[in-house]
Amino acid sequence: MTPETLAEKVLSATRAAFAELGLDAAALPAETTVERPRNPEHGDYASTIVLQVAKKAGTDPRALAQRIASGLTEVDGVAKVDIAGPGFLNITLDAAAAGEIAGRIVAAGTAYGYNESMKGAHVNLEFVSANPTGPVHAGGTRWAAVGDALARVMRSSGAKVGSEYYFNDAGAQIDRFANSLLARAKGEPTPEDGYGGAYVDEIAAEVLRRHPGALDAADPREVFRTAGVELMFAEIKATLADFGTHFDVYFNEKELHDRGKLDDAVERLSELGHIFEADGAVWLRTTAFGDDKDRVLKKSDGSWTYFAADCAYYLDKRERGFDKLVLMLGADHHGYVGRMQAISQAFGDEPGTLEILIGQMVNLLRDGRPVRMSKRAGTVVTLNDIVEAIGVDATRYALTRYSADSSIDLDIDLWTKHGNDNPVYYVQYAHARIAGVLRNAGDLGVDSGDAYDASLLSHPKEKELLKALAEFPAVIASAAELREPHRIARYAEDLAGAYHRFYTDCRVLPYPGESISETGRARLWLVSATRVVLANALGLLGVSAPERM
RNA sequence: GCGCCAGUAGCUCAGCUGGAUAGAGCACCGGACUUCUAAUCCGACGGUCGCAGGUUCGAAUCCUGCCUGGCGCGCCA
Repeated sequence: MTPETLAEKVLSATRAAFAELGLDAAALPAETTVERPRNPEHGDYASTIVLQVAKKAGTDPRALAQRIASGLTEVDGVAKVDIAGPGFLNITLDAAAAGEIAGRIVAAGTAYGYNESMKGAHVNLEFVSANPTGPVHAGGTRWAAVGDALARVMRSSGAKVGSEYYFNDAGAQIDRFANSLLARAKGEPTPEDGYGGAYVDEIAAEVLRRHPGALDAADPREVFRTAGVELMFAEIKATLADFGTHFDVYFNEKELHDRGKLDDAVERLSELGHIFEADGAVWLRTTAFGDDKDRVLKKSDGSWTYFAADCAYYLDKRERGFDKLVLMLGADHHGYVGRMQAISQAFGDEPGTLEILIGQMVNLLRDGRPVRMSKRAGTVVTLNDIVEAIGVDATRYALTRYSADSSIDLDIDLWTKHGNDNPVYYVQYAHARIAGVLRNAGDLGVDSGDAYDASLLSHPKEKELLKALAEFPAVIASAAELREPHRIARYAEDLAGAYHRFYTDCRVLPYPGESISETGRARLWLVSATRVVLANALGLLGVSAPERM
């Protein structure tokens, strides 16, 4: 029996109790959940439904609880229902009912955890979107890990997800980048407002290698702009690919300009009555939608602002059929929330159509001291730097195990340690241990068979492990709904702990000279199920599940 | 000044869509390997959940005010 099924039983038993007691069913919620209590004395699962509805229905909680409990006791698979405190329902399952989940998990394999909590949603997920004027830095790395994980989590919840990287290949930053490349190629110092990292020299040299006559071209700056951006972007894409982050679409801002999408968007906004002209510029009245101040779309010199492209891009996403747009920004860009939401509303979309997730800053510590991050200063810490220092798995895990609302002090020394200071090892080790057991089972010629006796999985550590396994689909659903992939990492740690504790107390394989017992066979199923879930959880985070460590 | 985020054990952080005695890892102390990986497990220690009010049967969780720290408030991108 899964927690979801049990929750439905609780609700229907409550409904029946209401009918018997002649209470108003309007007080009942549409759905309910059961919790996994920390204290084993509180049963396998606990429901607080009585506490939630008794007052609303104007009835005595204990009496209501009594009715629900007697109804629940009738349910196949429920061994016992206790009433505790002000009306908690503490439910204990039959070992067989709890244990059958292992077989289901093994049968489902990589599909276990999939749920349909977001079925029907068509979500555009935009993240990283770093300008191609330099390598992906630490902040972008956070989103490369978290955004990618969120995309997987949402897909595992039934959503149709398009992940997208917005490539700002137009505008003043690119001009500065081109100027910097040109200056360095000529052996001149970096311009005042230019980019100064060592990578600029490398790119400039590579442009010269590919276009030997670049400096003598009719418009050298244009050659460096085009070739430089191309090289930079290729490097970014390769870096992200090595990092395991995939984007369905790399969207070029330039394309919006070339296709006249900015004009289209402004015209549309104008028709909707949200455009005005002042001081020789064209404005969007974002204050009508809660923004601090109105925003310029077209400057008095006739050029577009970045914001105008944002409007066009927003409209383009909507026209491509996405009904939910999620945008992941760094905390240093949170000032954009008001104007971005104004775009959404100006186009007439419902609040909530555009969802902006703000991720707090990532600080890098080396030797206990902050490492400066600045593309321009050239002391930039890049995605590649971090990966080189601590590896892809540790980087992805370190960045996804914390809430995006919290800033991260990423201590390179700590995450470099290959010891148990490092949470990713705790989880991976559990998987490697399982792989070892299953390898040994194969070597011993032990077969788990086609079926097992689930009622034999009655040891407390087995029951804890089963409950943890059963939780996985709900964890994915909540991570998707709340846009919080860190829940997957925390869950994986919880599950790994349950396995380690099980492993300490429960022998799986037969001792030398003995043949496998029925309990051993059942445990083999449990172990296989755990491996599936650990692998699936790590997979959602883009972290490998090693066979050996 | 205004806005966003954070403040929970010595440290790093979960928990926050209100529920039972507030959890984990690390650190420190004490235990467990001649049999499936000790990168593990068990125990001990450790908290006025920033402060003050409020809402309620019940608040770390919701509301208000305040304090501290981070980030942001351009016809920059």
